[in-house]
Amino acid sequence: MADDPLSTTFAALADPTRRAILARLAEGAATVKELSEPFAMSGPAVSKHLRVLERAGLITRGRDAQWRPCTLDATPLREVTEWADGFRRFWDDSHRRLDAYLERMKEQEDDH
Amino acid sequence: MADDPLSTTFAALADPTRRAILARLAEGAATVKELSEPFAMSGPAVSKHLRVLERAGLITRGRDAQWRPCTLDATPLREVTEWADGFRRFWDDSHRRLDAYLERMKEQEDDH
DNA sequence: CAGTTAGATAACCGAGTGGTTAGGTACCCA
DNA sequence: TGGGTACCTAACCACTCGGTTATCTAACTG
Repeated sequence: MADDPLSTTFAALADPTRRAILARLAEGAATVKELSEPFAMSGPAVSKHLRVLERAGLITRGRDAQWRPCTLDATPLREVTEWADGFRRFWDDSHRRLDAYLERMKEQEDDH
Repeated sequence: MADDPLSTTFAALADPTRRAILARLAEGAATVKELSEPFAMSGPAVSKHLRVLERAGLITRGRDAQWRPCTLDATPLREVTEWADGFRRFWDDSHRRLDAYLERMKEQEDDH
């Protein structure tokens, strides 16, 4: 996998378990144990997923006695939407109409 | 890699070469050769990237004599932004203010 | 202290990735 | 018909990924 920030973020999101973890964290911080509950997989597996999310900057991990509470950090998701927004005109009808309008304007300019 | 649609899309986007290909296709259809130009890699490597993009539904490939023109299909990107929008309140200040407002309303309700 | 709980690390495995080179297919053109 | 161009497939390589079990550390609790 490439190691530029956007690629790291996309790669981290390319797994339903990790997206479910983020969805859970959207409701508030949680311990590793709590995050593991919904999944039929071992602790170390969840640990690995969390490390991927941490490296992508999507979560931060604190410390409270023997617990390591995870909290969501959605900043990288903003970059994701900003990137995808560059393609909005290809699916958004209103943007498509605006594109067509600008195209007509440009053609009028060219007529001069 | 998981094979659900969203994971497939995210995985396809987790590579700068593939994102550059999509950016190029945003300016119009292109042949495999044209898409290869900017990259210092062999033809088969580009072919593989295109196959990943095709499996993710991000491009479609036509046929014109010995050329296989690629065109962009951004529909999966809409799903991406829709998913990320579920987290918008964690980075968007205006949404954060709305959240706080709703929270205060809820507290007032609880006082009754 | 011993025992339990939360969690990380290490070593391993099968499958997939991203690249290569070599060779094959399909089409156009002289 | 023969040659060049566009593209794909096959086989291979080093590496990563997502999972496992076994083992370790760190902290609380009796």
